[in-house]
Amino acid sequence: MKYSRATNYALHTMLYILAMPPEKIITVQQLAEMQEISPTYLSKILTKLVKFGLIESNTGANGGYKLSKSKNDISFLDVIYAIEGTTSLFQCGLEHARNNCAIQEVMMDAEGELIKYLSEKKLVDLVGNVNLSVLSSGSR
Amino acid sequence: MKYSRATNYALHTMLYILAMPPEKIITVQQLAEMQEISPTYLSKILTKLVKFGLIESNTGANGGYKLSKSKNDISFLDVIYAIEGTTSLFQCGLEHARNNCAIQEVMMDAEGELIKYLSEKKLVDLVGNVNLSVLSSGSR
DNA sequence: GCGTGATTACTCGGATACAAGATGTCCGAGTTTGAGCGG
DNA sequence: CCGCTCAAACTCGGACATCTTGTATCCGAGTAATCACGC
Repeated sequence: MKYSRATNYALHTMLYILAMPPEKIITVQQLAEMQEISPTYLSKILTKLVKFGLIESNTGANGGYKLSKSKNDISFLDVIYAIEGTTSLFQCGLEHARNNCAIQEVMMDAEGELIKYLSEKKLVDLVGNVNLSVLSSGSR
Repeated sequence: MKYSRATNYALHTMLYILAMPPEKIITVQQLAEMQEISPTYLSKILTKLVKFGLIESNTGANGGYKLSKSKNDISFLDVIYAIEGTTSLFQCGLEHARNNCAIQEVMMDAEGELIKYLSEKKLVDLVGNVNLSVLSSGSR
């Protein structure tokens, strides 16, 4: 039970994208460079974010990624769901004679607390902390 | 990011033990039979619960497991920590120049919400739902 | 200068490789109880 | 009836086997912009 490294990459990536001027397009290479991770792997993660509608992609030369329009209040939960999936953290697969599993219910409620908090936390609130200095040297 | 099946087994097992008369000793075989899982694997799980001080074990003939004395207000969190470990769900391993990772802080707070809820939920409150009919046929 | 084709710089997707963790199984060792047996 | 031995019923721990998932790489395909070239 741990959040995957991919989720961490995704959160940081979204934060970088949010910190940039809107409509500005950035490539996988640049995003990977800032986090010092593999571009090819980050590409897979970005694809998930696109599928979930958090960012948009432009193919071809001068292509890259930018924030999806109509999506500037992205929550932590949005990103986590995009990467980890939306299935619940706990499910009792055991046979329970008549009624539902009481343990399952408690765990669902606990997850509800987590979800509530994460859905209220918006990534944009952290933009002030972002350091984009790696980009300025790039000059495109 | 999911709770392991072992955690589910552990929670159910603890509930069974709590539902029984205090000081009553029950074996791995019986506990495994109730959940229709492998006794040898459940044994590993029970060992973790013992190490964490939630239950006690008696070796030898007529041995088995029983609730640890001075431990009747066991929370969900106790069991989860015993099985999954106590390390936090999220840790940002990336290099952050000056300050700590803001994302990490949010995630820690979110986990705090989860922990708070799970530590307040006591297993004993669910004892009413437990069905011990499988045991009665055993007759020891 | 203007269209056309080739090159370049990107994303996208599938296939693959590798590592780690979860899930089980197997077996041998230790421990306690109780039954059986001999005196 | 007493004490000894031995078998049975347990837990405990390590060593495996297997499966799934996460992490990462590689390559070929598609796409859009730009460059080069011929007219």
